[in-house]
Amino acid sequence: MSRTAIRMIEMLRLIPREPRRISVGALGERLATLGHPTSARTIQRDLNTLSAHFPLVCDDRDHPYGWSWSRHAQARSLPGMDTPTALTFCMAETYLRDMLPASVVELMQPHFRQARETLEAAGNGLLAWEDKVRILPRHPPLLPPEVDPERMARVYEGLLRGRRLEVRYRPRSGEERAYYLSPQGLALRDAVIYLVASHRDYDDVVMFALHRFTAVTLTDEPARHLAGFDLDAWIARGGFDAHENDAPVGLVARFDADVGRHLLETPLSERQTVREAGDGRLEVTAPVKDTHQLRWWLRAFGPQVEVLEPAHLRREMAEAAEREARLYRRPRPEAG
Amino acid sequence: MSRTAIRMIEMLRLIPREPRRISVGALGERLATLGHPTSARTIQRDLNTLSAHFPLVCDDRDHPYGWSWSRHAQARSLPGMDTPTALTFCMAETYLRDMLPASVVELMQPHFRQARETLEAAGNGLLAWEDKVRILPRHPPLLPPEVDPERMARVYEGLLRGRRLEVRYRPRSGEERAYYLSPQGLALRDAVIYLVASHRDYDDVVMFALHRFTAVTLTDEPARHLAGFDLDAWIARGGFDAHENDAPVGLVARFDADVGRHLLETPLSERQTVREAGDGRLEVTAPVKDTHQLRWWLRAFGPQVEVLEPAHLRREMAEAAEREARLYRRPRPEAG
DNA sequence: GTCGCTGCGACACGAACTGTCGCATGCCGG
DNA sequence: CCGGCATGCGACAGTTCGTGTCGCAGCGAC
Repeated sequence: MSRTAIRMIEMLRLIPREPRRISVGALGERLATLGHPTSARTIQRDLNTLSAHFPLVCDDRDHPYGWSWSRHAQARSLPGMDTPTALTFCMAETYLRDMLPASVVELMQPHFRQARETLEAAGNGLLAWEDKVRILPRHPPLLPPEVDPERMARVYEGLLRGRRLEVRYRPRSGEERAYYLSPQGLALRDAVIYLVASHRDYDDVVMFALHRFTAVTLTDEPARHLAGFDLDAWIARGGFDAHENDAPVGLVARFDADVGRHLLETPLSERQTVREAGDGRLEVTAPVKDTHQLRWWLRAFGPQVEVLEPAHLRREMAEAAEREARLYRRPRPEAG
Repeated sequence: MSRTAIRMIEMLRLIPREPRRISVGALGERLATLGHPTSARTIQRDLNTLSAHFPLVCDDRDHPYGWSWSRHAQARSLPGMDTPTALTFCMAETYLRDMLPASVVELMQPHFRQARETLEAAGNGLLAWEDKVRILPRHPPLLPPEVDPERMARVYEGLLRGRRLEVRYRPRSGEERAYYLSPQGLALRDAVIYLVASHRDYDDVVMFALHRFTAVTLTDEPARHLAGFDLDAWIARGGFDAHENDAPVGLVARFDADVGRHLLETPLSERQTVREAGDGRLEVTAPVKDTHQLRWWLRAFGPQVEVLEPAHLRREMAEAAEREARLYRRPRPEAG
């Protein structure tokens, strides 16, 4: 019963977005495997019917014709999006624009468009949500590097399907070079996406910034599986000079009252405790990982935090402050 | 032609997710306004047909029955999700978990589930994407506060539809109190969501952290529209003690080579220039906004950055460093 | 109880969905 | 240049199945 409607929905999900395309023949095969065997003629008819209701485009420049969703079509999700979800999508978009290259965020664009559409339908058009929502980030917006969407897609495919990649890579300094990579993982830091991969038959693993690839070809060759490789362990060993140290240390630090207060809202850990120190400051105690990020975050408070424990961290912070102060005691260097 | 299939798709989008429900009658009305008038009997039949293919649930505890999508149903988007997009969704989820309260991220969960499903179908199951993607955040993960999803939804509705809210609010310190709020905007900072609103007939605008509402009722009363109110201006005037200053200043700063290098990848501004200073450091010049966040970000580099221009910022940084160094020259206070 | 609403089985009519056939068109190889 | 092959599409006929209507039953409310 109602095979038609279900088949059409399935069909709409099988049709890709515009740069890519699918032929009637291919659709027929995929539908058959999904349990909707039907004749090619019927599929042709269905496509014509659907294109009257959805932004489907048919590229008839060569045979067989290629069907796609319009490049500009927004997503339509089943079930439809409710307004709280739509607002969350819009907030997420704002965040992600600072965190990911534009072409990556672009991939989610059809969903963000759907969210905006939902909001416009919900609110009385005049009061646009855009005037109503603001995000105050902690750091100034850094501009994510530009990543070529085609190449990015091929890198992702290679990683997910376990295929080798033939690439050309231009390091930050030095000559462009060809590599034959077995993808092992993906890592993000500071809006830069890195492919973690091994070259040819070497066992060591290197990282490549996605935006510095100048050519990427996806091969059918299965990628080498490095037996003992573990992305977390690799990062911890310093793959990103991140030197994650999993051992939690007991942080004790005094924050000036005004800045420390936000730690009451967004605690460092579930086991965090805060007490009023005698000197008007807030003393925060929490088990945290002893990482680079911790230092980064603590230093950002400048003189508004004083680390008490652990001793080695207090010493580090003291030295850093001392060196920084010395920096400014010297005469200002001549700007270039 | 093919009215049926289109109507069914429309129907699937009108059915809400499980806590909410829709009756056959209501569906009929909504469908009619969308240009699909049909009899109630047909809708009943359609629902039965669809529930064989989609996770629809029918709550038959009372009449009229209420239809919903299962609480656990993943989203299905038209067109379907391709793997690069799916991977982006998964990365986005990881980011957002640090940025937004759990219950807010929860709203996007059906979409993330769809993304994971897509990835599992794409890769050969064994090599799960979760072992392959890592995100290295700059700051230690702060735990976003818990927000009640119901209250959050009502706050969003009030904001978007311009309705007043009757709320109870428990400030960080002090007594719980009742307010009658006209929502003016939403602001996010540090994983905390703030409603910016005016109370009763007062013209001044106050902020309320979403997670500190203890009760929220959405009324039908239209919200007061504050004539000259502008969220950006309000933030700039110090609504968040953010003191945004729109005037860009010419930042000149020297970064240690290793840390400064990442600015080549993720520049501060499109008009940023970088040159090798004589002393082995990188001198970065860029027009940036003179904000709190800028200071926060610069301080995080500690002694690895020296601000040269503008003069007032150099002075500030110098003073902060000096005060921080003094902090650590004193004997360590006794931890509590 | 009785009225009204709602769900649902049954039924009959007709719309429209489907496979088949045949022709036209375009591409490719000989 | 020509014939074979693949693809798109109009036409047609059979029949499936989608639809409105009707009637009955269960459930609440008054």
